[in-house]
Amino acid sequence: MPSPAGVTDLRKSTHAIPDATVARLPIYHRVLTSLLESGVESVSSHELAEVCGVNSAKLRKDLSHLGSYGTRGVGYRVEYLLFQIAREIGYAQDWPVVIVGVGNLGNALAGYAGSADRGFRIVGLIDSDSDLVGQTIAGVEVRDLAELETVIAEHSASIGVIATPASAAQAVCDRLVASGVTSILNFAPSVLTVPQGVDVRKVDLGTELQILAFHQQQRAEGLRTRKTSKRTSPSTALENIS
Amino acid sequence: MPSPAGVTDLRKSTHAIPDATVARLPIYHRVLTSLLESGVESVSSHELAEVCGVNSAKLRKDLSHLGSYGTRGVGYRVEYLLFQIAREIGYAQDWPVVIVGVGNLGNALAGYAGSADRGFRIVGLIDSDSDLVGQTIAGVEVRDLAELETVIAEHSASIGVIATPASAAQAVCDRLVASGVTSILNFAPSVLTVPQGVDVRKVDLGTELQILAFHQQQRAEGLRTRKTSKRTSPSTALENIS
DNA sequence: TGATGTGAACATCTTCACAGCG
DNA sequence: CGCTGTGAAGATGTTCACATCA
Repeated sequence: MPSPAGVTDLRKSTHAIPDATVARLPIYHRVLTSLLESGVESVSSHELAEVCGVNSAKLRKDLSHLGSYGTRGVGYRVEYLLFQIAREIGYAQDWPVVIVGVGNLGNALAGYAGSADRGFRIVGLIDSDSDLVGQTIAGVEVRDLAELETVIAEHSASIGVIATPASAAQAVCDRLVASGVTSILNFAPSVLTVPQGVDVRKVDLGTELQILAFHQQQRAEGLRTRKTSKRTSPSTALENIS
Repeated sequence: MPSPAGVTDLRKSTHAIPDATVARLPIYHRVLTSLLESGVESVSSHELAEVCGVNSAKLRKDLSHLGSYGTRGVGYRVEYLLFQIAREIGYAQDWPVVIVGVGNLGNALAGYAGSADRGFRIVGLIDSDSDLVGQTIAGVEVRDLAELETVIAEHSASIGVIATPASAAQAVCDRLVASGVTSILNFAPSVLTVPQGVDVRKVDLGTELQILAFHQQQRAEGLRTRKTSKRTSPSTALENIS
């Protein structure tokens, strides 16, 4: 993943935590929370890595970027480590979020971000459909697209979610940016153009399915070409395709 | 992105297209389709890269993994390139998909994968909520969780989507795998354990938001520490935070 | 002793820069 | 000439293996 333009230099000046590590911290946080609730007080990197589905060396290197929060010969105190990760990813902070597009996806997001006890707080649900405007979803009233700038200004939202059709995405994006939003999560299947200093993450359901389909196809081809050859791997699960 | 366990060897035996490239092919495909519809017959790597939001060298290297489909001094024929990419990612093929969990998210996915003219065809919508079972969504009848194995067998589905609460995810996953599903798209915020040969991709809305929040926080800290120092970058967009 | 933290090797991905061809 | 295709350099990420220390 390329560093978002115009952000790299700032990051490097402070701690410089690798992007790949940042992407995994939320997982560690979730698993540690679950362990804490289970009454577990201490974990080794091997145990934690197992549950998180990563290599233990990778886990230790990730954590080492935050500081030396473990005890050699023992492991990590769950509660302490959890606190440190939470602080690092700004878990406790209040993040006002605006969601544009209240279709099924926007609805799902509203429910998700609204209920989760993370720092995210939905301060705006925005749609252009007059049938939706005025309705209350997840405790928030849907407002008209025309009020986008007002809503953002009211709550100083800096995170925006685009869950509109692709055709509207760039226009909405431009308005979000113009209103001061500097972090955008884009669910529309379109490439967004933004000025420097704005961070865009894309989640594309179609792309994800196509990547799976590609691998599936590769496996099918692999099976076909080696149908007559000797059995290489004990791939029981692959048998089902035929 | 780590190669899915047990798949690498098969892939390597055929063409060996890098994971990073595979992840971008759907984007190229989408943009090329749009260009074709606009009547554009030919593009240079620079033009195409610009629209796709990637570096032109990266684009050329990506395409070179598929073959030499360009013309030096000219560029790429849109239609021909589109065909080659489509073939590579199995676009025309029929991919039966089963979606488990028909909440807002499952609904959104059903609408998305059902309407898109990609090769994906929803053959099963499954939920445990008796109020939902029997309803028709995106032209498909919702069936009970108990029928999961039947539905998969009926249509030989090899791709499964998990859009259930986290608490149900692993159990559903196990049943999908036992029924012959070898590709899983997981929207539940939980780490899935699968046998070798099964490919899992995770999409976690909470994680995505937290990554954005992290960068946002970093920028804020960066601004704070250099409030008194000389202006380094022409970061106009960053001014909005204060 | 036993698990962390980390240098070094390895693997993957990106970008540069230019040879080579239409 | 202009653009593709690609070797080589650089950047980032992962894994190994072990020094280090509670």
